Amino acid sequence: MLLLMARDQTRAKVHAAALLLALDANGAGPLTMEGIAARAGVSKQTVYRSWPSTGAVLFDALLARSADESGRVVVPNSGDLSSDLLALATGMIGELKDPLEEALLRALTADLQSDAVLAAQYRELLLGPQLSAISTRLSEAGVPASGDVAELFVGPIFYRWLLRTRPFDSEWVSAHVERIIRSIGR
Amino acid sequence: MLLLMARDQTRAKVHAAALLLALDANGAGPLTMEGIAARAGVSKQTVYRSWPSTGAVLFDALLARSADESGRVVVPNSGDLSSDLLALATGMIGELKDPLEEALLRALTADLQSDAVLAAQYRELLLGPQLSAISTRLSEAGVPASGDVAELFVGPIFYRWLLRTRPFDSEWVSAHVERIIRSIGR
DNA sequence: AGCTAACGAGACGGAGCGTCCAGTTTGGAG
DNA sequence: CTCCAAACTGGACGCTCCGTCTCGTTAGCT
Repeated sequence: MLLLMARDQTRAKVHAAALLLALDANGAGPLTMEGIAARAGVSKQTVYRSWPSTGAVLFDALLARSADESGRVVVPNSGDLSSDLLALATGMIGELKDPLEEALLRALTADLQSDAVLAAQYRELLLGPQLSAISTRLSEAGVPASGDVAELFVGPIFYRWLLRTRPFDSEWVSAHVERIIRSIGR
Repeated sequence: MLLLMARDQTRAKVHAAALLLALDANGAGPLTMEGIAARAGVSKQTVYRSWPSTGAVLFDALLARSADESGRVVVPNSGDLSSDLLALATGMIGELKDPLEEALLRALTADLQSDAVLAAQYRELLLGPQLSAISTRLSEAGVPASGDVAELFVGPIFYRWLLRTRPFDSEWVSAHVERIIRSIGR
């Protein structure tokens, strides 16, 4: 994936088309390569030249977006763990609530379920860094088993988002952070 | 879904076919209605008569299985919350590790991502009861915000399983339960 | 100006979709 | 036992999307 021969403009067009399609296909039908090509005003061949599947397009689009805005996973470090976790959770949830980001992630998640290779890349390039950034922050605060605590922190957020059990609100977020803090025995 | 006209034998054959296909297609290609029909030795028409999609077949198969074995979500209640949660988590993880159950759930999860109706049914008929059973057990033990704590308990297990970040082992399970207990401020 | 990569247009065989039909089996009620 | 209705078979249908191929055109770089 991610052949660099693709003209930047073409790549951007394909990314945008995939995002828009994911946005208004939300929860309905799945993305198709032909649909992406048509929406991007681009030959099917051009899409296949650079990406093997719709999931790969989405993944690449996601990488391009995060590289644009920040580049790296940033976990706040003010010295106060509690307020840092609150800021982190609020930020994550804010991203998940952004319609475009949400559509992108849901469409990508759908593709991950039937593409083991893509799932592995997703873990290595996105999930892993995110988890280990949180884990590092926790570790610096002297939290034991910081990797597990990072999952305890992220897991329920992911669970709520993916399964849509209930919407996020600010009371829940702060209560969640309080539970995390208590769980580490402070 | 779940038209009762279907002959029991036919229904069983289709369920079995879907399970077997999910089992050895694991992570590779997606299930197809034609594949299920062929594997079940049944006309395509027969499958479409009773289920509108592969996800519906899987969901129905899952319901049939859980109705066979237990019927209801059972959360142990020995009076000792900690050991009950440990038993519960161990049981859940045991199910997730069973190859057939795992293949079924993963295939179903894949379909849920692009079928909003099915996802809603899944939440109402399976996730909801599971969460509220745990929540009730917690509530009886005097835990406040028991619904949120139930998600704190289930979320990381789901996260680990779905994203395959790391395998489950017994040390992690007991540490997880300990963190949950501490998080409720006991 | 000219070379080369990237691209556009469109065709291809194949798989799966979802629906239709006409004929056969099967189970139960009378 | 008979017979009727429901369930099932087998196959065909037009369609969308897949993934690959070819050929001719465009666009960037030197």
